[in-house]
Amino acid sequence: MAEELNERSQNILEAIVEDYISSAEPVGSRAITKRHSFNLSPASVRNVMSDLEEMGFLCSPHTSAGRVPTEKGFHYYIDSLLQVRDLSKEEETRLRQNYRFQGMKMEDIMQEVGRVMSGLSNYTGLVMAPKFASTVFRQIEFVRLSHGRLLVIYVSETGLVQNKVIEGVPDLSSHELEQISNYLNHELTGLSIQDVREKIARELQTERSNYDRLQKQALSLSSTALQDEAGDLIFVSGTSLMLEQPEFSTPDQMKRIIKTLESKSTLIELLDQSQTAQGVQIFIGSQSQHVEIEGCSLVTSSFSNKKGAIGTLGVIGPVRMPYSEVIPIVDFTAQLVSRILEREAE
Amino acid sequence: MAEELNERSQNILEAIVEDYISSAEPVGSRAITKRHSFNLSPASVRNVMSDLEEMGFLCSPHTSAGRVPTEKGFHYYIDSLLQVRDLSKEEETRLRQNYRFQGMKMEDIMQEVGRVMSGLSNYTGLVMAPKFASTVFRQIEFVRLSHGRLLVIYVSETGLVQNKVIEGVPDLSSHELEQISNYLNHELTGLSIQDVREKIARELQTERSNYDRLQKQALSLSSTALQDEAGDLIFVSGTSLMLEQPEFSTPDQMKRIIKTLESKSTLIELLDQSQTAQGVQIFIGSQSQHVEIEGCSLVTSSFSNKKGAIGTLGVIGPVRMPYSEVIPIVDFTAQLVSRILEREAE
DNA sequence: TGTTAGCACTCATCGAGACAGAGTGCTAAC
DNA sequence: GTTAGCACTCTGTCTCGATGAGTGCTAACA
Repeated sequence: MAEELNERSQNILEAIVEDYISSAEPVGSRAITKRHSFNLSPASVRNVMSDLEEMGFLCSPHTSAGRVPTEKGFHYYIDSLLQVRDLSKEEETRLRQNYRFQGMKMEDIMQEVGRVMSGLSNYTGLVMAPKFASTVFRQIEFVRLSHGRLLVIYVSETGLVQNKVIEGVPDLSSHELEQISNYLNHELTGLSIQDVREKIARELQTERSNYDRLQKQALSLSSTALQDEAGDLIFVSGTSLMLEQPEFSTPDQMKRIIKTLESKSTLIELLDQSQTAQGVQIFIGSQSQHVEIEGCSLVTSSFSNKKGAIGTLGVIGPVRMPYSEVIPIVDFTAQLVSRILEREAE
Repeated sequence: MAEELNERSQNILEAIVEDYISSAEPVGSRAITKRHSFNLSPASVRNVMSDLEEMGFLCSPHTSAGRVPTEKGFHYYIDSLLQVRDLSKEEETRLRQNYRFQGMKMEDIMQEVGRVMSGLSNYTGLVMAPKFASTVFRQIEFVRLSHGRLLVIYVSETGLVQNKVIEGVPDLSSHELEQISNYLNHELTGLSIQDVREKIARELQTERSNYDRLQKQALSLSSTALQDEAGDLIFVSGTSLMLEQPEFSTPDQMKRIIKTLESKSTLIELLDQSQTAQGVQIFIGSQSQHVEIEGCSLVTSSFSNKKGAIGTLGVIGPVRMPYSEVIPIVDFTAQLVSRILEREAE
């Protein structure tokens, strides 16, 4: 990937990528010389293009079509040629105005973030809410349902609300439940779920005799309640925008894309991958092992509050994507969401 | 619609509809005589088909194709010819085994019901959870978020959990909040949201002087919390199954369908319509005013518990649908969900 | 040596025409 | 009332040739 290109080759590669991004069609030597004013003839451009093809940056669908950037070509473009300008103050304001989070709960915010990001970029928006396990305990409440069934409501520092039904618990009075939740809220506030689990496991093991029945009950209940990972919360918005892309215009491709976006498991894996890194990340097509998203590119960024509850958001679209526009949108949105989470956490 | 058909015409119409359901292609006179053993020649069948076409039950895409049932034809088939056998005990058991609701909360159950129903029928499943306003109050809890922001958690009799953030409320201590929720839970349990709203409005108006500050606070808070309709909860499963249908095989049709299923507003209207009726309902294509679902058929049924929280579920697919299989699935599922809601309610 | 004009070549796309196949409608016979 | 026979219609597919865009190569030029 560290291959050197002279300036002319770079310029031409850049021109080809950009023309291809806006047209979605193979670009020929003549088109290049027309649209960009290099002082070169088509023939010279052809020579360069031929070199670029040999190096694997371009390929031609067939002899008499123009050239199309390969994934390697896109990579080079993104790594070395792309200039992402920051958003101007006005643009930022404009973007910010699209978001209205007044009085929204976590899920709604995530959903809304996806919708707006999708609308701004014109690509399909993905948002993965912070994982349950990565959240910080704020509060737990119990609600009695029918006999032996209990609804547990768990609120994280960031305002993420999880509820879960647990069955086969001994019947407890409202008063007892209240005591239990008071006890737990007092003991656990501020700990990460990871810590909470460890703490509970530890205390349950020691079985200190000075615990009263209710305390034991409380520990056992919370253990059950926080036990297994709640399913990943992932929000996909603007699915149909994918279908507008010329690269996914055949019925078969449409089916493939829709199925992929529908099942979500692939998306979760992809978003998980980019979770660790800082700032905007770009995954191009087959770079990942997922065949399902062949021809797709993912622009993502993670968000978090200071306490580290991490989620990931981004957009997915064809490899041929106007990165210079999409990247700032994703970047800004991630920062914005981080700030909102901070605010939620006080 | 009350047109009379003699027995032969009925038999032939039935044969055509059923052949068309399984093949998705225009059916010709010869095919009919081959597959079903009427003692008739193709020519005779042709005469009947010609009559049926004149009456509007059939139409031919062009002169030299077979006949396709019109929507009117399907209507007649469903109203007069279709025999829906009940599920056998074994089939019921088999269906029931697909459902595992242990330890699931309301949303998950709805989601899961949709998934299973979609899987069983091989069509896209739709589930609309009972509307917030139609639920019965069981419990309300408050959680303090950052300064001036409050998370309200509301649980209905059926275990449906709604949460909502309200802003700009005076800062109250945990203790005060507890008192408030105790007060509200005591006052409101068992009332429908409709009743709750009215009651609160009434009490707020009278402003009885013997109310203390907290009680007023409680009323005002709950008023805000229960104020506006929470968005309809609708679950769509198996979207991509739609794309497998030959009637939606062109890119344009695919886009149309996906957009319709994505936006959900059309679906909500459709499901709302069928909410009132008892038992399984069938909407055929342009019967409704929604152009978006041209060529689609909807098989729905409502579910409810004794207290009347009503939701609707069903499947959507092409008009050419094996109703005799789909109807029992939808019917059974609706009954099953009703029973689960009863159980939740104790 | 790098650049360019010229030209032959390749290949996808499009429309016209031919053809096979399926199915109908009509007529005449049973 | 039913049916066999036959002409007719229409679609889908295939082939063929024309078109045009774009390339690669070669030879001339600065």
